[in-house]
Amino acid sequence: MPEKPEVITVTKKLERRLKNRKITACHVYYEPIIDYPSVKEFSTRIKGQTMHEFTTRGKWIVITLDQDYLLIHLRMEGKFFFRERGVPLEKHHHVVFTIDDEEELHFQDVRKFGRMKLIPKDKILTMPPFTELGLEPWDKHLTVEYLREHLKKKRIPIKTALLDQSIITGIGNIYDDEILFLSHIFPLTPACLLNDDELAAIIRNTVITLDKAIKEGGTTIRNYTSEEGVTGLFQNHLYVHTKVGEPCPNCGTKIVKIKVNGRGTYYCPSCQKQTERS
DNA sequence: GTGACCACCTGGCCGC
DNA sequence: TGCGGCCAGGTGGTCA
Repeated sequence: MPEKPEVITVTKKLERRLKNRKITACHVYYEPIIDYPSVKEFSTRIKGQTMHEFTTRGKWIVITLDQDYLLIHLRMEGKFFFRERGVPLEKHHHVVFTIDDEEELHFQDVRKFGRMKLIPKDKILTMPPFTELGLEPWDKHLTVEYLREHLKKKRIPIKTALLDQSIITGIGNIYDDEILFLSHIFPLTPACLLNDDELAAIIRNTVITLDKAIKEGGTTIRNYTSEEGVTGLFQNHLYVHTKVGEPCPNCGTKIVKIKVNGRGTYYCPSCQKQTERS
């Protein structure tokens, strides 16, 4: 599932192939993928624009064009494939960009959850998602004070709070479990009850976990690969996520799986002890 | 303002 | 073998 490391991996690969190249046509075959503006305006306006810079903001891929920013969210299973121009459309390929009239970039999304936006440069900071995203995990402003302030009224489990993109952006269900394991925090602990040491541990382990995952090219679980032929390796370094029934790498206790707000959640009952506050 | 729940969506898996 | 039901999960919307 694409979280920040997977998004960065995909973005880098797209940059290698697409930097300074022109989108000469765009065809949308599943309209709900285009979140803003209308499908017609999206296809018309993007045509003829050159792709200059490739960055990420949260789980969004941000491509700087001549007049606009192209924002792409992979959601659950969004992937990109390069194809020769004019090849028949494959199953689940919902958006096709023609590049330099030479080749095509196909966006495939089996579950149709992915979203794209085309936002004028002068509006990017006044429109979602930029107005709704919290700090990046590496932001120097992500401090214990920042977390304490943003969590002080949150009685929701810390597991749920870390998935809230308006606080820290880029963490998904997989890395959430890993971060809490490394921080020795029980996932159901109310976010507002964490002490400063625990908040510091979360910040530290978020950076450690994501840096390591980026180095490994992200995580491949189930059938998700970031791009054709590209498979992340971080799943080989997961401590608890998907490891139900297996021994904890720290203490040997069997990893347990529970549901937290509908999300599959894995933890070690010994290392991440439930306390009275939980 | 906050939190819980649901819909979106399809493929894989499991039990019968 | 085929069918039905459940599960996976990021995000946005609705409701209490």
